[in-house]
Amino acid sequence: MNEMDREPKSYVLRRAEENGPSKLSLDYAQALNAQQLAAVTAGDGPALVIAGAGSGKTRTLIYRVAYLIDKGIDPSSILLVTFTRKSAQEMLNRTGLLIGSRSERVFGGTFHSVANTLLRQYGRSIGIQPGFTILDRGDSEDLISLLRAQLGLSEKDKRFPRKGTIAEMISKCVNTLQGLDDVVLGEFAHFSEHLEDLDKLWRAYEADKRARQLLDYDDLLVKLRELLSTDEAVRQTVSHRFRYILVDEYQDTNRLQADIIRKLAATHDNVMVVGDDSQSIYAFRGATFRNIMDFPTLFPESRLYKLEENYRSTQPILNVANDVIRGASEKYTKQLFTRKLDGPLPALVQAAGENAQSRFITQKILELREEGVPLDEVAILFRSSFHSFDLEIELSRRDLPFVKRGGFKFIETAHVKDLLAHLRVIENPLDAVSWNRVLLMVEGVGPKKAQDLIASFVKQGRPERTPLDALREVAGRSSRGLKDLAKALDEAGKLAALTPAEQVNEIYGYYLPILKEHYDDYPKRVRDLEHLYTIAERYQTLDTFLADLALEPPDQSVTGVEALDRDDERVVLSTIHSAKGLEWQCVFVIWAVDGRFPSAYSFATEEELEEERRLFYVAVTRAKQHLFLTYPINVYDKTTGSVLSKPSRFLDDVAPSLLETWALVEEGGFHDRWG
DNA sequence: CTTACACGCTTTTTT
DNA sequence: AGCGTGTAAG
Repeated sequence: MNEMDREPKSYVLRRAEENGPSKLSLDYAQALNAQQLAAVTAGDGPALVIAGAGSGKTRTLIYRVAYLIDKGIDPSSILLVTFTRKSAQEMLNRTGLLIGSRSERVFGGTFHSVANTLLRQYGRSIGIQPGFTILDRGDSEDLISLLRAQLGLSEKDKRFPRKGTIAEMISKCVNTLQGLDDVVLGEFAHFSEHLEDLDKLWRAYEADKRARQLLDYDDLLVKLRELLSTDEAVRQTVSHRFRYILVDEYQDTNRLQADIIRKLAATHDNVMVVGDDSQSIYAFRGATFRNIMDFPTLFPESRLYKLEENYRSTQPILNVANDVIRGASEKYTKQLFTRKLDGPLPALVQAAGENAQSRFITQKILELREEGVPLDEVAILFRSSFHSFDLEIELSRRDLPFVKRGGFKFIETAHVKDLLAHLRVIENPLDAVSWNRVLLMVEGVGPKKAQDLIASFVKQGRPERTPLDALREVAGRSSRGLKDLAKALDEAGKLAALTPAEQVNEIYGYYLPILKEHYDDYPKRVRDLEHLYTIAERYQTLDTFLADLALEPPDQSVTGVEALDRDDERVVLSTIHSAKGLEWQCVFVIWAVDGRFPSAYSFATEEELEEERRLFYVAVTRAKQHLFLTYPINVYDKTTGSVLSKPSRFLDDVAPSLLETWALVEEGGFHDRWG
């Protein structure tokens, strides 16, 4: 048959009108189920949407934004707060497909990125300059470490907590609005003898950040809340600017964030929050599903909407999920159901060891590919990043392309941080952490000289002299290292003349010899820096480049990026936390063994165990069609000194008939090979 | 003072 | 494996 004989398929190009038509342009009742429709077309005022896993939560949010715009609401007065900025972008793109280019003017981002924007714009009244620097976790740890040395707290008599632990304690205090004594005595009792010193250190940390215009992640939230609390005018302005506020993943917000929302909505109460109390998995950083439970108290007029139809998973998968979550103590009752009644029974697979588990997964993925399941529809999920190490080796051996989500980030690698530190002292010459890093790289400069130099940079009395001027003076009478540094910073520091990419390039030229000197594997690292250059090319100004990098770090190092170029179809390896909101046809949950999942660290308290349970629930509900739960046995665990062999305790709650149990048998009958 | 290296200790999840 | 600390040589 000739193609030309057929009627051409018609494809409607929508007009991108600035002023919407008076009647609604979309058929909402057609596109949504009754529960979704009710939420989407809700009137003004506070609304709580409880959205079960796979119930079209994102779709509902997208249609809600479209609906508001459709009704004639100015898109720029809509604020969409999401968990990652990628998901905000994705939602707004999809909204654009529904409603046209008007959606581009919706303001979307994470709490942190919204805070970043608002603080740069309005922060002056609480002493925050627009050029402030954002400290990522590593940076704040470095600063803490520096201050600890300055305060002489690293004396060896008794074990003092390490920098990461200290940062964790402080962050916990801030995010849960608790005092240091409560947190230390409650969760770090073994360090209680250092309480006074820790308190001193915390105060020094706060003072130093204030003096140098540094804000860590928590500060972004704290300061925004402070701004909205203390500056009546700003609160009015901002609240009027965002007349409609939508918050995704509300179960993973903390009390600070809830408070910010309360204040942002001060003049109108037009807040719609969406979430699922059963999927709250960020308590370790201060999130509390209480926010969802308490929303009706915070906003007494609020109405409740529930989305209960699951569009993602088959009934057999949902059955397992329901049994797992049934044991949870406190929750909004919701009855998830699906119309996909048939599907394979989820499998519970016992493997004789870690490597047997890896080989099973590899083999099964190859089989699934034969059956027509594309590689990018397969995900392997795990509790902790290191759980996939053995599997990664096995996948590489069998030439199966994969990408890993979660765990270490591109931006956290030493060489990337090194290069960025130079740009940061250009952007914020008061940033002592970055100065320290930059100076330590110079030949002949150690911790002592670096500290002396930094101290001399900020000497009182000559405010007109910048740190860079000071460096130049010192460099004049120093050996080559500091001279080269001063020259490089001078060149790269011509903000007006250079783009961020050119600045990266300038510093790169200076840094390359240092990189080669320090790392034997420098060719790999050089490629990372080239990647950084291509990222920088997307930016007009240095401050936005640096802020974005801190707020939304690219999660792939060069290995991942190359895989992306070579082949689109890749298996996804991900921590469960990073798998939030995503779905795949086939999901493997590995290390479903008691002691790893739930992690032995969480055995201590009921709350932590409950969170692990919800995490398990999140993992299971990512699957559309196939679900494999695998657990290795006879694994010696160093931390607990015990042998892991028992399947995850959460599976005890699952009726045996809901799972198919598999035993792996070695070809040729060598059962005990990995025992 | 800086640098290099050796040793013991602890190891989740992330904006 | 990576961090903090201790030691010893330049």
